[in-house]
Amino acid sequence: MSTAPTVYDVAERSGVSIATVSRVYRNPDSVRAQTRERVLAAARDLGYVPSGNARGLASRSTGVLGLCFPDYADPDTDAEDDDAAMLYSDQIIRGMERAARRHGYALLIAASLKGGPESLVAKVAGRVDGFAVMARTVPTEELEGISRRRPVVMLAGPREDGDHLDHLDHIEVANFDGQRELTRHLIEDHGLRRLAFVGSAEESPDVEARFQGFLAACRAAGVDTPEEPAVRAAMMTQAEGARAADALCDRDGRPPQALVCANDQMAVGALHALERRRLTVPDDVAVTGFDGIPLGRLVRPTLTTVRQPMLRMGEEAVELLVRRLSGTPGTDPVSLMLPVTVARRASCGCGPEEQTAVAIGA
Amino acid sequence: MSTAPTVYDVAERSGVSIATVSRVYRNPDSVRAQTRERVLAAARDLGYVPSGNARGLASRSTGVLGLCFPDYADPDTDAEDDDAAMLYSDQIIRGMERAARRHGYALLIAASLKGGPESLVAKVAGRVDGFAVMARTVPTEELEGISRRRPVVMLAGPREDGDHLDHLDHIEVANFDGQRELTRHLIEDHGLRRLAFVGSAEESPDVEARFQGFLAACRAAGVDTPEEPAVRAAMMTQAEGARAADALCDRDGRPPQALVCANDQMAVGALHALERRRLTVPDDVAVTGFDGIPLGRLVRPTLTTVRQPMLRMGEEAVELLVRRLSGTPGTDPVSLMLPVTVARRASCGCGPEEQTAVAIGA
DNA sequence: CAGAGTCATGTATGCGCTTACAGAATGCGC
DNA sequence: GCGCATTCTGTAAGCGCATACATGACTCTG
Repeated sequence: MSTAPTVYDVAERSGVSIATVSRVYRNPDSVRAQTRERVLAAARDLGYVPSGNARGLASRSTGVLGLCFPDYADPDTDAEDDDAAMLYSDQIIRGMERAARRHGYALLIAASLKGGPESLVAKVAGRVDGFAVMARTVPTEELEGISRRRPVVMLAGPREDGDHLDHLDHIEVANFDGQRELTRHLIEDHGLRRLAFVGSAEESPDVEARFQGFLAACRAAGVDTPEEPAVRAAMMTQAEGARAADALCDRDGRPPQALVCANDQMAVGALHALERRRLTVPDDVAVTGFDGIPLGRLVRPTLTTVRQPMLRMGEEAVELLVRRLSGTPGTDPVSLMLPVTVARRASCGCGPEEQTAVAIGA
Repeated sequence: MSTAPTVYDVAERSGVSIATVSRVYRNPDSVRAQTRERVLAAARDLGYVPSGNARGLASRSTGVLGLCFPDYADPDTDAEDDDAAMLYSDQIIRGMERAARRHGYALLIAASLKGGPESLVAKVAGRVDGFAVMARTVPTEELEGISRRRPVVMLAGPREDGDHLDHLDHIEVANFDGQRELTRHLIEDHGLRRLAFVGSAEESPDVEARFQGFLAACRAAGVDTPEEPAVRAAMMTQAEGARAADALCDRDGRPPQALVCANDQMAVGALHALERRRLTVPDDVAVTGFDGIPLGRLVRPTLTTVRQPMLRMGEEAVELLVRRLSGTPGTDPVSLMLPVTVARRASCGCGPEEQTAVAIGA
């Protein structure tokens, strides 16, 4: 690799000044065609590539947007669960990459594994013009400081952290509305009344919002429900979903009429557990998920769920960042709520084919 | 956002020199604890984040690795096919991100849509210490120039481009060996002799290698086969796979005994087409794929295929780059061949459960 | 208590590029 | 051929940080 050639090398080789070399790249039309060709030829000969760092330094902008996301890679998670969990991030990455590209930005991604040693934000924040952070990968406090200096948008998080309402831009999905509508459907359209919500042990504002939506629908329909999820799974995986289903079946001697799972992974796990117990879905027990992962369409019975627009979330994040970057700085924090769709499929009793996809929220 | 604070601001506010501020971040132990705290406090107050650009410029390294990949997003592709195609890139991205993180790097990703206007490589190359390129996203010529100055590794590509053997590092998978072994299995273990290979219309060295492996197995077994794929699908999608299967069934009045598809997508499409024709797989026609996408385990019959280690490919790419970055510069180009596994499932006649997974290739 | 040795901090320079500004070259009308 | 408007190109000053080197404050030894 030796030491890479610089503008100086190219300038010398083509007999011009470094300013002209720079102009050839920044603003080709401002250089006489003949000169330009000489410069480009020299650059080609030398294998010259402009240093993004120097460029960024001089023009105080990087042309890069960032994304911090959690890495769920757990040694004790089986590969399949891991795959599905990552699908979530993958979609956001793809959405962001496409939108970023449209606007001429590249995308820098960095995952934090839980309790990583040094702050990855600092690393990312310093090299990008703005970035998105998936909820709970970075302490809110740290973000607030940074967000004073460059655009930050939080994905899928809550605005309030305890009693403190943060000042970040947010993009979230209609967790509450989606889960409420799905629950309403189970109660009113399928006549189910003994519903059990499978939540998660770890603090998750998304899951909490879903549970509240579940509760709201129950209350609205006069269905009696405890103020707590029936089960809090240790992790939101298929294995834990299966365990939760087993626990619920054993608990009262008979299973509930519906298992309302906080995500698709657990719902699929529940499906398997119920099958092992020779219970039929949806006749004996209805099962629903949340997320809309592809797997949900492939399992039998097909999984009724609430689809999240993850790709769009990534795109919206970029749009928001770009707007912030080009615009009026003093604007108030924005909070975007993306609509979800309830996909009624077989596992709630709606038949093998997808019946209806109702857009909800926002 | 106003203008971001710099070392100078932090230095002034904490009453030290900029060198000390710098040291607090680069080498905390070299600063007295008390001073360090003062500096950090000032930084916190100001919302200071070190500029990655300046840092990179001064230390001539960015701490970032890059990946250029193709974006298959076609308006005329349905979302499902698109999903699966991207899985390929997603896996590589994940593999690279993890390995990069282990080594303290972040990952910069940029997709090229076919015939994008300006060179995305230049954009990426200038901001990273080294990068990987998925085959056919960037002209080889351009890469060779750049690779003189920083490490570049080509993923899944061929070493030769026409008659010109390039000088880049390569990582590929055992396309030839994998397809040969799978074909051998069909011929010898299942006794099939009329095999049709479904390839692709566009130039793809991977598909070509697979076809050659297919041919080699046929020849070795004395099976008579044309020197060309039976079909060249316009795109490697489910829809095209279905179309290919239909074409082959109609062509000679009777279907071949086996459809050997160049990827899983097309194989799944073929499965659907055959089902519509009331042909049973594998009894009437065997079908095989290549890639090992998750969908292959979910379709019925489950798909016999050759699994590619995409995640590992991403990891190996990073390892290779890191080695180049830290090591002896003058080394010859490396070419890594990753082994694949033949997953024998139901669609070739091996029964519903996965029978054996045979590792093939170096 | 002088001199050597440590440790903490400051000074000064350069990383490779962009970009005002100034200066040279070219074209035009007369 | 001259003066002036237009290009085109060069000069020079940073951008924010890392780091070699110099300096100053102490501690320790004899």
